[in-house]
Amino acid sequence: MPSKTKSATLPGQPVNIGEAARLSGVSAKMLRHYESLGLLGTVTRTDSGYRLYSAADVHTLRFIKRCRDLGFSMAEIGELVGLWQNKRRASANVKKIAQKHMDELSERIAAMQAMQRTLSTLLHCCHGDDRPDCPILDDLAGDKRTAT
Amino acid sequence: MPSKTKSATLPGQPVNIGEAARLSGVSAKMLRHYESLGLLGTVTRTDSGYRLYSAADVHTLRFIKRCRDLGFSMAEIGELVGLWQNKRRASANVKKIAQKHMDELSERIAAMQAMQRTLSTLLHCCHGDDRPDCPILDDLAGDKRTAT
DNA sequence: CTTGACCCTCCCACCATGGCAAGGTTCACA
DNA sequence: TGTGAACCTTGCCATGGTGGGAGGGTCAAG
Repeated sequence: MPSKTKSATLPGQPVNIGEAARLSGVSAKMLRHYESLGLLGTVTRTDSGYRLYSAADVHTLRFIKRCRDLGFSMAEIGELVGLWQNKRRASANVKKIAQKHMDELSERIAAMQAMQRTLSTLLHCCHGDDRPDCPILDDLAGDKRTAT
Repeated sequence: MPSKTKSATLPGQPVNIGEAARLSGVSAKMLRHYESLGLLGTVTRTDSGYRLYSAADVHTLRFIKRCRDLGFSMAEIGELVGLWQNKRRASANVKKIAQKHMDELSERIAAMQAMQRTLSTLLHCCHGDDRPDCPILDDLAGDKRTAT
């Protein structure tokens, strides 16, 4: 029974939005949203207005999902999908997007690590008992005399 | 002329929102927003409706600014301001909030570093020239045969 | 024919922040 | 006294990616 598999395979026949969501790991809500962003081109509809997703659509959705998991923005994903579907692309363009995202991740991580360092110091200074005395609050309040 | 200093000192007299923004490093827009969130209690007004910020208000705003710079959410900052102003607080409560935030930062950093690791591998594999062949896209598309 | 599982569109909410518009206030300077 | 600049007010809209819900249509099995 090869046609009844509901997991990671691509569908043989067009599927409804719920099935497409299951197959791609993206919520139905987001499928509609991505469509409105123009990431899927024109989605086929039944006579009654139900969306029908082809195997290619599901494949694209998986692509998008993977991009989201790697932290790309929707704008970047739009570009990546375009490049993916363009057989004449230059891989340099893809790499440029990925590199830029990598750099942004580095920046954000560095900023958060700076916060962590400060917090770590403060946490280290605070005894954390039932007394009101608190170096963390002292620092937040701008009292320079944290330790002493 | 000690009264003309506009930098990091607290004001001797109540000041308008623009000056309070300058003294605290928070935009006037955000001052109004923080007030609407209840972080500043009742802000005094002139007869004509202008807000007047006391030295204590500016001090609180600096406190909030510092919290934001450390990545605390507005909800957490609300709690921290409350604890700061409560002379009977237990420092354990402060520490608990800070520790939780610290843990969340760790989680988010770890997630972003995982993205970075994957991206790094992909970037390494892609030659990034004018040819269409691109291991990054291959991976995003789910083609397991990245290299080869 | 009913029931339940689907699907549709449209609107609202989050969070922290920015921007803009339309109008009132204050103050210095001519 | 008038005027203009710089300031203030409220209120609405936008961001980004996602979830939730209302109100209603569709479909298949019993």
